[in-house]
Amino acid sequence: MTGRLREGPPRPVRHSAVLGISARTDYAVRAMLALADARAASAEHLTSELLARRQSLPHKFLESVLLELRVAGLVTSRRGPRGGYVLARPAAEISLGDVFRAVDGPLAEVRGLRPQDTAYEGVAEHLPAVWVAVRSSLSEVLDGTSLQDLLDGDLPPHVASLVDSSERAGG
Amino acid sequence: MTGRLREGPPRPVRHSAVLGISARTDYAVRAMLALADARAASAEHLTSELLARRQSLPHKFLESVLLELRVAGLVTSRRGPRGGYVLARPAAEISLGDVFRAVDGPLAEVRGLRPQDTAYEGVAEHLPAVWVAVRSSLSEVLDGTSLQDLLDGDLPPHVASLVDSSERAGG
DNA sequence: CACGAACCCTATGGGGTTAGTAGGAATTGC
DNA sequence: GCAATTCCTACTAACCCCATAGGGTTCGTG
Repeated sequence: MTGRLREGPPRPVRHSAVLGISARTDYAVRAMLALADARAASAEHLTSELLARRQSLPHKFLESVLLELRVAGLVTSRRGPRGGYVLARPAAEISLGDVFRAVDGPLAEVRGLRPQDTAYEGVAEHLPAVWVAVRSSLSEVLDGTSLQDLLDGDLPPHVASLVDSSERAGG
Repeated sequence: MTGRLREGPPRPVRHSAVLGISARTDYAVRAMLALADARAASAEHLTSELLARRQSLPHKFLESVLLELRVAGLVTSRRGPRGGYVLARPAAEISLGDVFRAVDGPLAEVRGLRPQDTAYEGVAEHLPAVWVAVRSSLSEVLDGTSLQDLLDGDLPPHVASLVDSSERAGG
């Protein structure tokens, strides 16, 4: 009874994805790239408003992201007229890992714990090693790529080869 | 002024972490390991109840995880007395990536999109390459490690070396 | 053919995070 | 002092995560 035929394709669509890059993180990286690009041209401060327009980001939301980037010491800010934001260091000295950690906390967590702090009984005994490896592989990409690399489109060799291997595998 | 010193350590504790392994995923892997171990010993089915007890997991919650593993074709189930769950394939032919995808969907997503489907304007132009690389590095670890590897504590070379490099780096 | 063991399924709920908006207080260059 | 701009707090609506409850359904077994 209750004839539960589902007609349309309602699509449960469970998307959590182990590795989920949020809008917040995405925006942070793009804002940092815009700042890196601007820094190459002049020493001017960029306002959050302008930054938002250049990358089509929601202005007020971006403001809160910039706040976190400042607290993390990746950008410096100035209030008032001619105020705005500047990169705190050269773009070659800021990695994607720095940006990620500023807005997302630690790169990897297992149920709220750092990978190396996990512990299991019995048959799952060797699991922590995998968690650590996963974090480490992430770090090799994110900590190995700087904002400057991204501006130049010139990724480190091991990162570029990961892109290639993915293309060969077909996605 | 307005003396807004916060006395206690309220701990903002923003833990989202780019790569967050949820309880659900953790449980799924541990249940699969328990099944892999049992399969080595006999051809019996394991009940969800017993599985839960062996790895100290919440029983009813685990049931819903097992359902997803069955839908994904990683385990088969039997109802009634002497029912329960068995691995659908040998433990050496089931990777952690298989388990992750069964309960978490695609390994990596950027704002709900597959890494290779992202697109950016201007200064962020090369970002998709990084997203793809990140997904690929994750895949190399998770798709390269089987349940059997974990039971044996004998991880593939490139995974083991990631663990080592992490220890050298101090976490 | 009943009985009971076990899976199967849906509903529910509390707590948390995410994405985003709004409004104003604080600061600072001019 | 004025205006620009950051800084901060509060708020909302939607969604996800973990978990529990209560059955319905299937199927070996005696």
